[in-house]
Amino acid sequence: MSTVRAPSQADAHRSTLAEACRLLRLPEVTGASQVDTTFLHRRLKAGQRLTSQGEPFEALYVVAEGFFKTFVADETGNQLVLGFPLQGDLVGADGLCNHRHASYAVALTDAEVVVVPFRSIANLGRSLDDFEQLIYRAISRELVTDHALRSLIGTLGAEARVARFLALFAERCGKAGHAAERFTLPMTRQEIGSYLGLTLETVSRAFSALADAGLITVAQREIGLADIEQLRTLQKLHPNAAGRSTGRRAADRPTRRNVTWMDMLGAAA
Amino acid sequence: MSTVRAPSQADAHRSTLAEACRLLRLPEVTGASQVDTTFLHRRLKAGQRLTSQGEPFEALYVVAEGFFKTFVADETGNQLVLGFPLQGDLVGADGLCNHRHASYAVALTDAEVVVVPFRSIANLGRSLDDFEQLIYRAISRELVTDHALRSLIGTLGAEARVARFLALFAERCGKAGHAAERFTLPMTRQEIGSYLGLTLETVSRAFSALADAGLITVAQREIGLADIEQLRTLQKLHPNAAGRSTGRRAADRPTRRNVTWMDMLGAAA
DNA sequence: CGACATTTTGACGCTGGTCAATATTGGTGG
DNA sequence: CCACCAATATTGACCAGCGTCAAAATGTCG
Repeated sequence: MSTVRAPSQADAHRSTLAEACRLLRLPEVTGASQVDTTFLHRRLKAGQRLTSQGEPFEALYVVAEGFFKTFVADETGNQLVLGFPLQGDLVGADGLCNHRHASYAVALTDAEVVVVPFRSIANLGRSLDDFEQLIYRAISRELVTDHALRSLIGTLGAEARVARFLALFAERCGKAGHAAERFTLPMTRQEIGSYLGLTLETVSRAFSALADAGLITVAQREIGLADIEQLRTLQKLHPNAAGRSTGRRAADRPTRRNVTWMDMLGAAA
Repeated sequence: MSTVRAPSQADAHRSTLAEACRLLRLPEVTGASQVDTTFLHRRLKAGQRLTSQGEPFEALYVVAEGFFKTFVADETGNQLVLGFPLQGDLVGADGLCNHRHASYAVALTDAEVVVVPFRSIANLGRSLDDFEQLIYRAISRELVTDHALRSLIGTLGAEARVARFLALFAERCGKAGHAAERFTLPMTRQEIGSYLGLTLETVSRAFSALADAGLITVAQREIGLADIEQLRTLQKLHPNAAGRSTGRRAADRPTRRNVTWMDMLGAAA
């Protein structure tokens, strides 16, 4: 189904560097075949922790199978969800900074990861010219997606956030080799809410509203996406519920929000 | 005033690797003195762009002097502020991912940066054992601060966000060698609002409220911090206006928000 | 001094948070 | 197999925090 097929089940407990690159969907490191290093895999059951905030950093992980959530817990114990890594995503990069993990990573389903030990990172960087590039790009990608999420949260209303979340999640599932328009959410409404800056009730209501609008089907955690493109570009969903058109004029698009950008963009370089 | 003194004004247009490390406040690369590479500086006037979203990635930058804002602009032109880099901060790391910058960086004041060309990064990584570690840590630090900000935005109310923002900004100014309890904001209310997920009016009101509470003094962009610790730990500021203590009981701390964490944290590793 | 950007303050309303009750699922043990 | 319980999800009612619109004050620059 996918060209990016992680070694599965009992047969393979190791990955070559080339396999790791494919998993990450990043260009293969030149000369990767000349190095004999392979990476151990680690299997996790649903609920198991992969990293813990504050614990010493030993390795980076690349998700090969299954779903995770990453989160930070503040002093009062409340947790804030940072992301839902799945196949091909990097986990643990925040530990490079102080050699101590800055977040928790927990498996939401049975899962498997490729373990890239701290030691290997240093060694390979020395022997393989552009191995470091690989790591740079992987971490940098984290930054980019983080910023995209902040943009999403800072700009859109609740329903649009949830819609985008579903579209993005489906897309990522697709890249991982699963069906994109029908899947089972591995996380709770609470976790989605935390991730999107909403409460679980609001997430639930958003699901219902999107279902009423005919954009998705919802049965607990079984989700079906009817119109992915619409979900991705949705800005607002006020037209109350289904067909009932309350003469809502389509011409209310002031969209005059936070605009000053001309001045700064116009500044000479 | 600060041991971390960037070469200033007309005398120095270059920095050694060791100087760059000090600027970043990261442990000095071993053998840094054995390499003769130096990094060019670049001077910018207020309003000038350092990077542009979509432009090819050529170099990383370390801020040596002055203040920046980084932001992304979505399809409609609205901009979302990602951060306010100042002395010692890394700029441009999101360009490593696709060799194309993913955000804009604009100088808010006259400024100066150390230029670390893409080429140098690859070369130094090859010749200097733990140069790559330096870059890893610098980028990883971005991730960590980003996550901290999301936690802040996701958890706190408007006044607390602004309070924390001021405390954090003051702390960073302090590390850069400036006064921490009295400074001039280099950015507008609008930009602060975008950064914190608020409107400019709400930011302005928050400033007024904090001033009424006696925690800060505000005169346009001239800010004075009266009680930094209180600003840093503030959760809510309902007690209407000034000193009038309305018998505020310290025991109202339900803070029973989003708690399930025991289950997951209790999971065996 | 006049045009413009930024900031402050007020009034009002909507989105989404809060509290609460009920339904559905899944797991456990009798 | 069914009773029971905990966790999760759904839905409703209420209301407050913050966004929106508007106007005036202050600062900035030519």
